[in-house]
Amino acid sequence: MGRAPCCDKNTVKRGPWSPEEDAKLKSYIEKNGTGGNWIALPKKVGLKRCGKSCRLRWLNYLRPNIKHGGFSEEEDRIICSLYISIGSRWSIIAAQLPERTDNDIKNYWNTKLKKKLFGKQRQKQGSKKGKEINSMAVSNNNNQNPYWPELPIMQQPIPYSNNEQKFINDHTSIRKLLIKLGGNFSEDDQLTNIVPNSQYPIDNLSMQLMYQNHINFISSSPINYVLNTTLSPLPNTQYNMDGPAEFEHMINNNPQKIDGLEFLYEDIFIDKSASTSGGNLDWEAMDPYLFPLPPIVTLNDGGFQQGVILQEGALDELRYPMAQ
DNA sequence: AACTAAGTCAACCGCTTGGCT
DNA sequence: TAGCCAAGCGGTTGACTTAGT
Repeated sequence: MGRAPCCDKNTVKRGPWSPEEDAKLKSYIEKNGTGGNWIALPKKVGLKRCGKSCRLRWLNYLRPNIKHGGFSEEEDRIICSLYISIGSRWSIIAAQLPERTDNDIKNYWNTKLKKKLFGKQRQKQGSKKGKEINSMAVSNNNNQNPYWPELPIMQQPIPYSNNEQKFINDHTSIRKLLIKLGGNFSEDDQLTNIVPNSQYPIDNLSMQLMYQNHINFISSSPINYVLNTTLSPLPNTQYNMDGPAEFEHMINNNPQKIDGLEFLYEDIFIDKSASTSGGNLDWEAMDPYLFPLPPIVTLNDGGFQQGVILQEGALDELRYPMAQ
């Protein structure tokens, strides 16, 4: 048993596309569009390809304004920030980088960025240079919170204006994202309900989200909005992020893995047994890139801090703090 | 020069989602 | 409201390229 195949694998061509096939598909779609039916498209075009394959080829390679390779620092920054905030929602990440495809970003993350951020840490263990860089980052800050910049402390939530509400309503994808991420928002919720004085019981965390959302809407930045509303997929999200121990506690006390950061558990936290300190993370081995975005945190005095998207040059600043 | 390992990326697979009947 | 089906999506694969020995 199993799912019926979308096409007859014996009759459709598979594997790399030839330039002739590309040209056929491209010219057809440019003239006629997709017709809203990818399954029927190959026949119309005269290709012996699966509809899915045509769709993928068009979306990832043939459609106009696609950029391949040569990711900029800015793009790196956005991808890293979004990945750490929302995990492997490649389509959402790609939506913030219009010239990039989700497949491209996914490949780039898996082959380059992830290693850039995390992968080298194992090699760095025992590597003098790596240790030096990391210990510089760690020792740069007396309060053991070396990577996260000072963040604005929440004042009062500010009610949305009508325009801002319209903006919220327009962002159905973000709403869906919020719903997916759980929290206070059910399937029936409208984002417009997530405002002060709404019918929902609003806890401190929600208040902070509202405030941050408001700030982000003012700046009209979908990226900022996504980042700041989805920072904490964990059920127990209020932590005083005083440093490594607190972060580890947060991870260990949330049995639900942070979506998209599973590799942290597999690659890093699994090392606990090998650790001589009885389960502490080897923070010095962890790349400073790892925490460009802090989770939602509470201050001891009851105020709030929350992550922000990395600013220009922030990666370098985080990586080489002493050089600034 | 030959071989091997590692890296890259296009394409595939199959599950989920959402629109339509 | 349930079932069907195409689109969308993320994970995985495998062919190809590059780097290292």
